Amino acid sequence: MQSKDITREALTDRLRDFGIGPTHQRLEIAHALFSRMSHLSADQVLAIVNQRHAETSKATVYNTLKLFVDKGLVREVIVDPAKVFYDPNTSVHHHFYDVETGDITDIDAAPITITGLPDLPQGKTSAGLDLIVRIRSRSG
Amino acid sequence: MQSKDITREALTDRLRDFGIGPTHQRLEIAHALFSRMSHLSADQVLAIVNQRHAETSKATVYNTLKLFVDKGLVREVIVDPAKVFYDPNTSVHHHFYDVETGDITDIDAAPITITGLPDLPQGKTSAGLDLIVRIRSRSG
DNA sequence: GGAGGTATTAGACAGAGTCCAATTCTTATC
DNA sequence: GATAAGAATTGGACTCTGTCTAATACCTCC
Repeated sequence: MQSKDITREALTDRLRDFGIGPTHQRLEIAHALFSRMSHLSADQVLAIVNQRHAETSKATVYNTLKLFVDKGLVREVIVDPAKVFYDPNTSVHHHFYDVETGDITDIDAAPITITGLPDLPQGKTSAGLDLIVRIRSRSG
Repeated sequence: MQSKDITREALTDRLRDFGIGPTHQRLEIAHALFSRMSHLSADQVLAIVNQRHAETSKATVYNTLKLFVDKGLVREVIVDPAKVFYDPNTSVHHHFYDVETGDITDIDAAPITITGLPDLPQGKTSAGLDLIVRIRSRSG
């Protein structure tokens, strides 16, 4: 799962495309997310980034993840009552969430059709649509 | 909005129906939710229940809300990264979530059709489907 | 190489939620 | 109505996620 080896150069370009100055720490954090392409929480990112030598502080991880979300580079996934996950896949898609293990799995949005949604309330605009299928083991 | 005046007797019966021993504190907490029929966080419930005289501890509010969820009397709504909301409406429905104000509004599920969802992963069973439409003010 | 802006940092802090051991309530039984 | 056993409640300490702040480090451009 860790085979998607993204070069620093590609990541640097990617950050620049999104209007983010590519610093050392930001590249580390982006690399943690984009080399795995999986859903990570802030503390997981913090642990990954500091695996070899401590080089990035907690505050920077939080600042940077928030910046990435604001700039549209990654997406927040709010399914776990205890913490936020960050998803490097920003294409339209949904999620399975295993309430027992905490696993998050993507669901491709392409084949899914949702009809009958009401109009948005007056003066409001959409900020995203989340569809979460909560699952658990059949026997458990 | 606070007109739905539920008698203590009706609430007591309701708790019993769900296999919950009706204690004083549990009735207070159930009353907070069912007389308002709105989405409340644990700390809101705590504040409401102790408005007149302090009578219910934080631990009890958390214990009781968890018990209510386990027994199916109320439902958790996970939309806010900071805290869980509790919803006394357990019929199938979805939510608007205003990311600016934190307001949660129900969406009736009856007119909504969702097609094209993939099969559940092997050995898993559904524990609920959440559809959340995030909204914000158009000008903001 | 210096000035000014941006990024990073440690550590204190805040808020939601959990845990625990001690106490108080319920309730069933007599 | 008294009592014993189990269930519920409690204060308070604790954990964990996330925020804030003021100081420091780092670019970058002149």
